[in-house]
Amino acid sequence: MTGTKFDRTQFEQPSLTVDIVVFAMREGALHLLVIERGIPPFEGCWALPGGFVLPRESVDQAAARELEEETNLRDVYLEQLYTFSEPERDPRGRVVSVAHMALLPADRVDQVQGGSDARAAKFERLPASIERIEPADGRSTVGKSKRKREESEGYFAFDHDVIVATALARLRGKLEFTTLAFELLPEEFTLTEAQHVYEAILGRELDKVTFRRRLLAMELVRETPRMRRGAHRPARLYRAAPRASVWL
Amino acid sequence: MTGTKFDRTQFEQPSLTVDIVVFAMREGALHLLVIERGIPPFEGCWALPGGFVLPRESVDQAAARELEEETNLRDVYLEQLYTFSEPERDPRGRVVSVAHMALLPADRVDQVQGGSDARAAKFERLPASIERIEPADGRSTVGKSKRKREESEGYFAFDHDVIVATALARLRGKLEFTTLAFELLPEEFTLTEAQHVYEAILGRELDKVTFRRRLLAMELVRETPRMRRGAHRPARLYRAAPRASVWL
DNA sequence: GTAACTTAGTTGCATACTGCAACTAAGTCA
DNA sequence: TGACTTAGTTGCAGTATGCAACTAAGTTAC
Repeated sequence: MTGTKFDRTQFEQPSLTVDIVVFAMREGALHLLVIERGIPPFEGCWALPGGFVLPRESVDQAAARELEEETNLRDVYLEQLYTFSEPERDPRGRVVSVAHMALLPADRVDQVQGGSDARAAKFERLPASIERIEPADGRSTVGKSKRKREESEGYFAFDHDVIVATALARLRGKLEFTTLAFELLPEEFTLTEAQHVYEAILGRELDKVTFRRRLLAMELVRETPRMRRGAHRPARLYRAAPRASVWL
Repeated sequence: MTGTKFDRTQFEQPSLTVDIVVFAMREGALHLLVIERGIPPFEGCWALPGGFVLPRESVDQAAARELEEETNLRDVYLEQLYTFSEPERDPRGRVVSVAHMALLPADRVDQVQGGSDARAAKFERLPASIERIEPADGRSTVGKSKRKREESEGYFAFDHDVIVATALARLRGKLEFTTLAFELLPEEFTLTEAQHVYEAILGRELDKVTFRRRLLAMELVRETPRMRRGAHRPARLYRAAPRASVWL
């Protein structure tokens, strides 16, 4: 903004909120954290955790705070996604929401408890219908015809289906060039477990040999002396390589 | 946002603005559109075009409108980038800005004229110092120590240097998996011209053979019957393949 | 007119990466 | 002890990549 004319009271300002898409692996499938709405509008639909941005915090801080207040989760991977701002996206008034994405390691899904605000936070399997929703990543929405939100169109309240689709698209896009997937795994994991995470996110099967070769060749994982013992042959445990925390 | 308690007047709401990073190629180098500030704070520094979001428009519409008002540009590639919201980012008050990135074809740089608001919009070569600024893409800012903006730290006003660094990082990241680079070229271009755009953005030289092979093999470009005639051997003109408009 | 120069564009090859099939390894269970 | 399941490796053919050397087509100097 150039600020050649700066008058903050010049316009009625929209409300600013954050919404958070929390992904986690459960039973081998990708799940997300939703809160079932108890009141209209969209009563009974799934909504994302979130809330208002306070006057002295950044939107990213607001996302972290709301996540902790509503789900008891701290110190999880959290990244800003996209800002949703269609004037009609919330029938109650003008609300602009900065969507975030959080990734919860599989061994921490039990830490989630309904907090001060969110009554029934629960993990639900990502519905297949999400694939048919066009994500708002990048250019998509700029100049797109806005769709007015009617009630009872599907699982999700408001435009939260688009937010989830956008989060999934972002996760997929970053998967091959970052080490984001490890954020969904426990500290130590087998390569087969890692492969299952990739497959769940991408929605297709991967070749075992190629997958292992790449992870090892790029030194994204480090061998540990430990093994995971189960019903059959024990599997080597690995951990994410230190520098590999996010970017490739 | 779950909306279990919805009261829009509950909090003082920040001002909502947009800022736009307009990239264009000039003299073989990547340039960006800046407006030299005429008043404090940051008098004499470069600022990005932008302005307030109006009550009945989305932030993306606001970006398109401001771009046209301030620079006379319509129908250019425009994508939403990232939202900047540090409480101290603007010394005049709490302002949250949704940054956008625009790409202007090389043959349209002359269309830019100072509009209703922006007095001295001009293209400047991307300063090399931008490479040292950490972009705010993805996780970077979440939980990062915010740096309070002092005047006279460099070229840019406010946190606009971070916005530009973020735009550049996004452009680089998308370059290899999308056809974004063609948005900076005229409708018809030679493969050498295309290569120069890639090189300018990535900041390193590419192999001619590999570059041409990839573009052709992926069918990202279509041959035209025309040639570009210049001082030496004429070069075949191509255009972006129709489906290749953005994604790979 | 021709030789030098510059830019456009191709050919050839050694190397690396990928997808697929088949194999071996190490455990459990009946 | 042998069938079964999951872990992990080997081999190979096809493809993509990086580099060097080459040919092609124009302009300019004399």
